[in-house]
Amino acid sequence: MNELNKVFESVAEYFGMLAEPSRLKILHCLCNGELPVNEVMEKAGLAQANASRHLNLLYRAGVVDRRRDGAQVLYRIVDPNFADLCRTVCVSIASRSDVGTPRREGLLKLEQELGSGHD
Amino acid sequence: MNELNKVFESVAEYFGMLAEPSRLKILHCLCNGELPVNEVMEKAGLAQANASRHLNLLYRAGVVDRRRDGAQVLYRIVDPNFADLCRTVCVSIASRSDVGTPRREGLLKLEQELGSGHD
DNA sequence: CACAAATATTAGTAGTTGACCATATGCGTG
DNA sequence: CACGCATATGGTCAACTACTAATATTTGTG
Repeated sequence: MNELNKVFESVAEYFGMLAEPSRLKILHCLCNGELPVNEVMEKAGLAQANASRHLNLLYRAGVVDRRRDGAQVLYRIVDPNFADLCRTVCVSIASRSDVGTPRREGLLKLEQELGSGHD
Repeated sequence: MNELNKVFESVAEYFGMLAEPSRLKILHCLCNGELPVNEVMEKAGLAQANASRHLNLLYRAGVVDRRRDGAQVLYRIVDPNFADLCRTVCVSIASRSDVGTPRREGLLKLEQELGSGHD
């Protein structure tokens, strides 16, 4: 029965991995296909060390995979549920009454991108 | 365009709300219907202050609603997406190869409960 | 092998957050 | 209004984590 606690911890850990704007930006960048670290840095506006650390975390969590290509390393999303989760959350937040119009539009736009953007 | 950052922050904040075993336990308790704080404390194994704080957080986030009934306050889930999100994550984690069998069974059992347990 | 580019890692720091204890507030009862 | 039960809140501490700068590692090139 203590196993149930472990289950909740696992689920919480997974959500925690997505509870970081930087990592969401990274995953958003990768929705259109695999990218090397330097492009992720640039597109997501992250310092090199941060991008590397976040990507490593996502890799260990099984959300992304990576492969070497010469001097650079290409990352890509492998968790098929990521986009679904984000779209659900976008809609959920957008439906709240205390959300301003520009934010709502941004959320729904992101939802659209995630719906068609990956594979 | 800076609005996109705000969007990611909103989504990250939402995921962060679910990135806590105690809150997942609470929500799991509430899946079968509304409960007063003292029952949530008992079922989730939380101290009174913690239960109250977490419930308040979930309330402000719009995931649960509450109503007074005499001296006690009854909480209930109102975000229709919560169960979906958790089920998706359960399946996602359970499909990983590095997850032990008991954990996997716990995850899939939780997924079942969430699928039929509310409403 | 020396060098440069790309990525990973380490150490230090600041900010965040959850748990705990004590206390305050709200509500029903007498 | 005094009291007890249920819930909320304030203060403090410890644990965690993201960020930065510096350094290490890997790879390609000459």
